[in-house]
Amino acid sequence: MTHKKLPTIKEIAKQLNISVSTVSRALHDHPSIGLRTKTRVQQLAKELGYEPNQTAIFFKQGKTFTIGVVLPYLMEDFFAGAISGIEEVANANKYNVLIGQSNDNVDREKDIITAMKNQRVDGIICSLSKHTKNLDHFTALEKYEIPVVFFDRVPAANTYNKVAFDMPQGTHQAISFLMEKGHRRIGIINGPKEMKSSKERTDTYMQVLQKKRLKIDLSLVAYCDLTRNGTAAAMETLLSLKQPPTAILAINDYVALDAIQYAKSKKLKNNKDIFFVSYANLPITNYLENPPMASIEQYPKKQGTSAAEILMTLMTSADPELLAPQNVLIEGELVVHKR
Amino acid sequence: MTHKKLPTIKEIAKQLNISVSTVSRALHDHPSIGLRTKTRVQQLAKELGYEPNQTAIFFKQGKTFTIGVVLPYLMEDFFAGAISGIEEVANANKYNVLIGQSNDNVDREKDIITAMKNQRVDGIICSLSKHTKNLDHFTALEKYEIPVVFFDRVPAANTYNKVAFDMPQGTHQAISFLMEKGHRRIGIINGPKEMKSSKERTDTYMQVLQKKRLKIDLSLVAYCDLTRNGTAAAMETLLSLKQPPTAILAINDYVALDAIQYAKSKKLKNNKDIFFVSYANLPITNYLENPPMASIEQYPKKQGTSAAEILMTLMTSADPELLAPQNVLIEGELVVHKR
DNA sequence: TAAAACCAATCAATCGTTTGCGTGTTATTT
DNA sequence: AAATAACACGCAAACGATTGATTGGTTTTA
Repeated sequence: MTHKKLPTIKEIAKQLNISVSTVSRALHDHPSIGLRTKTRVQQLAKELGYEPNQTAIFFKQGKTFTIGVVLPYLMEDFFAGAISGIEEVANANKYNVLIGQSNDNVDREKDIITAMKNQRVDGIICSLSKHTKNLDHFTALEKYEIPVVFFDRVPAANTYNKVAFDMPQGTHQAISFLMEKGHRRIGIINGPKEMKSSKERTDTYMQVLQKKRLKIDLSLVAYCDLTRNGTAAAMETLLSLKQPPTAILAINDYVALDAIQYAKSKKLKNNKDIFFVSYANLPITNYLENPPMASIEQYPKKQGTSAAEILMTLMTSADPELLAPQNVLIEGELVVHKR
Repeated sequence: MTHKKLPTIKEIAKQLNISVSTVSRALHDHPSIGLRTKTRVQQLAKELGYEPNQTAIFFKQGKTFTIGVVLPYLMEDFFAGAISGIEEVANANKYNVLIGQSNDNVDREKDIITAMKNQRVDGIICSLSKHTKNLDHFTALEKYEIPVVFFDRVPAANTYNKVAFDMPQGTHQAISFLMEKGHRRIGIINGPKEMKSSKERTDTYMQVLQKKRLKIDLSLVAYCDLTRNGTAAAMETLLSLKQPPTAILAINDYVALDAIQYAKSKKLKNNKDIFFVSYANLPITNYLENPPMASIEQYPKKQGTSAAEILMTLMTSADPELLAPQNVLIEGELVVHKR
């Protein structure tokens, strides 16, 4: 036995012996419908438990009130925070949120984008997969007039709307902080070389040193794949220099923690023999005996809300093509861990 | 200037001077279409960059290949893990994932469920808001034949499909572990009293003690609101007992850490004067100098995949009503923190 | 060689809702 | 009292795709 048919606008029309257009207008409180029919319709609708079929409306209107969010990993703290912010903004604007995780796989990213396009999402927020170089799958969205806002992992070109952490500002703070503490040989544990942020970090590092008239030693800049072993390898490289660094700037708290453990295994005391500053400012660092000396808060949720807000304006604008691409930088904040 | 119209099946039909039905069937490789027209159609489709309009298909078919996921907080580690698992299963089955966070607000939860219903999601996975008592908004889904699977925060009645942590099993492990270590006065820091899991934890606690012929002292069971201050208050209660506990079972790692800090402020050394076991097994505990002695892994991702898999069978089953409600318990694993 | 079978394609309905335009009835104006 | 305006509603197309029923033409079978 299949279930009873769901109430539709047609059904209401039939029962009241009026046309569907009248019902539709009555439900929308259209001025050209008389008060008596209006109330009759609305009452019957309530009685039947009528609810509009959104799939029909989406189809008819060519608008879905849905935004797609594509990012590498839903589980990572940063992205989880961002998506939470996105959802909040979307919700406040009566939009739905469709998610997809690329797992840093370009093909998967393409598939997700294509699916979202065919589903006619009204806009997309994306943090690129680690290895995405070719952006064709995004330009394909133009034909469908689907605006895109990138965040965190953003493309280099300035033709895109994007929200990202202000790496120069944050890094400047971090390096300055360490220099004020007297450090002159500061090492870096970067992410993979391909990551845009790695380059930005290095560049800022060099700029600051230059400004302070210090000589730059690129052997102090190490790269790692963010794994525990990769971090250990990077640390080994740095510590075995003829002049090892007295402080290290690490790409994130996790890497810093691995590095601190490595240092400890080499009998180096954290915040004594060697100092760390990192990015992320995970809440958990407050519980650590041996946290990095400071960490740079990157406000993931704020990045999410910011991206979502930009997307909202794009989606409601008459001609998003005409708007100049936004390029928002979210400033970090250096949080010094008291102990 | 508005953009050029998107290619549709109609357009292809017109250009090839054939009917839309032929085009549709050709694109689906229907046997009753001749090879020559089939290839003509497929080639033109490719040329025009035709992609089917999913909103039309969703509408026509009454199926959206979308599952809705409703949970309290997207940002919490547990839920972020669960949603990642859900997305993976959904993706493997070519389903989309629509998310909503209730912020533990019942009204918001209702709104989300209603919106998802009107959007005709094919199924829903939900972790209830903290205070949801009335489940009417879910029974409303039956009329639409939308199956629901609850996870983690599940309703008590066994008429629902649900996936949850096996609290008795996990708690049994934890208490036994502590007793093997010689503890006889074991305290508990529970969550709010209304939470089903709090009661389960207490019940199991009592059962284990009973089996061991130990007398039960309910003053050893404290409740807290999961905040730092709430935890401190609970700790104060427990520690000021005439006979304070020698070990404490805390609802999760965060509470345990707050409790450990409180203990420390009272000059009690963790893992010496007092011992903790908690739930969650956050990866970060590996970096702590003073972690809980052990933590119970709850496999959030596994809970997500399990819930999603059940939902898949429900959605593809001819008559989900007939299937007996599934009640899956995910077993925890006690992870002892070496140090 | 007529009947049956098959092939390739078309017709037309349908999903639920929105919306521009037309129309008949009543109320207002001069 | 005739012309005009205002009101309340219906008609029908449209959105893009799917699908059961049907048709005309060719081939096979008896």
